[in-house]
Amino acid sequence: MATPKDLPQDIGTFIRDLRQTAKISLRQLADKAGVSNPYLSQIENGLRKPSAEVLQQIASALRVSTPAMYLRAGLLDGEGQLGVLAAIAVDPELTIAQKQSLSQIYETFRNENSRNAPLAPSSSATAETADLDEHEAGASRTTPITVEETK
Amino acid sequence: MATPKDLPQDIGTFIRDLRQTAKISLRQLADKAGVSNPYLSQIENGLRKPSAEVLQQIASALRVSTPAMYLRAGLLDGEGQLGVLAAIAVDPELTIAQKQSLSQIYETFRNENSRNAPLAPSSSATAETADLDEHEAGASRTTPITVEETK
DNA sequence: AGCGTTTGCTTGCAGGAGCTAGCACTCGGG
DNA sequence: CCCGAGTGCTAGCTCCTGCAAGCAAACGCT
Repeated sequence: MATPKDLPQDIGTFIRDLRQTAKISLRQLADKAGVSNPYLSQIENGLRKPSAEVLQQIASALRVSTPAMYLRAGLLDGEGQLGVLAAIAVDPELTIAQKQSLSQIYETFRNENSRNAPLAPSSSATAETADLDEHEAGASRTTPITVEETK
Repeated sequence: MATPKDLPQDIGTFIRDLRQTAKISLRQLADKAGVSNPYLSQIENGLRKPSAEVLQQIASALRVSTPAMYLRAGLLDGEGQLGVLAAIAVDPELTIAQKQSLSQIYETFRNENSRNAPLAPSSSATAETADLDEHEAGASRTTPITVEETK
């Protein structure tokens, strides 16, 4: 487990700044967030490293979005949005088989566009290439090929 | 701290499903994720509740996006995340026609599941409305004004 | 002066995360 | 049969998170 010193951008300072901006005391925030006030003190002073749940509670009490808090704590790296594949994977309304089918169709479409991309050789192609590279990096993170290998 | 029993949707099962889909052993995933294999076993069997950092590592090893993993673990609540339809709509790698096709297929799948479930199509309409409202609510929940006031 | 309230903090501890060591089992090869 | 490699798991342990108890300081009131 990383020590509090390793936290990027000092989440404790971030929380204290937000709290002071909101003009509430440490105890008021602790009560509101449902954590102990000594622990909040330790967090703000960098003596302890709060869990994601605690961060979630503090974020809620400070009316800050959870992703923003996680981002500051280094628990998210700026990719806030799920890609299509990930959205499919977490959708509770699809069966596993449907998820795999949909993912495969998506991949097929995307591959088709990759092949057809050279057909638009102007600035449009440049823009698409840039998007492609960026999205491919994200796509490889979502394990679409792995899902296909199941069948 | 919530006990592992309280985890929504059983993150352990989710991880095991992904791992098995990827056709890698528990030890291979553990090595790749940088956690011990017994601990991964405990996680998968619901005996331990992993921290966000561990989830991040596992997500990376399974090539799943971190937000998707957090979502499943209940560390994010889906607010601010696009649903499948929205994700398709904003995907820069799809043509309009492909987007429409994919959306239609998704809807078909979802309707099939709604039909198979005792709930009638009204459930499908409700779900869509819920998604829309949820997303709007999510936007207002991010409190960008508060963050801006900090700086 | 005393008192009560609020504030932020330190200390010691319980419980749980994550690990090492190692077990039992399966499979394939000699 | 034996052996080695791979697999998933249990048990005992250390360390850290988050807490309760309580301290010291600041402030306002009588």
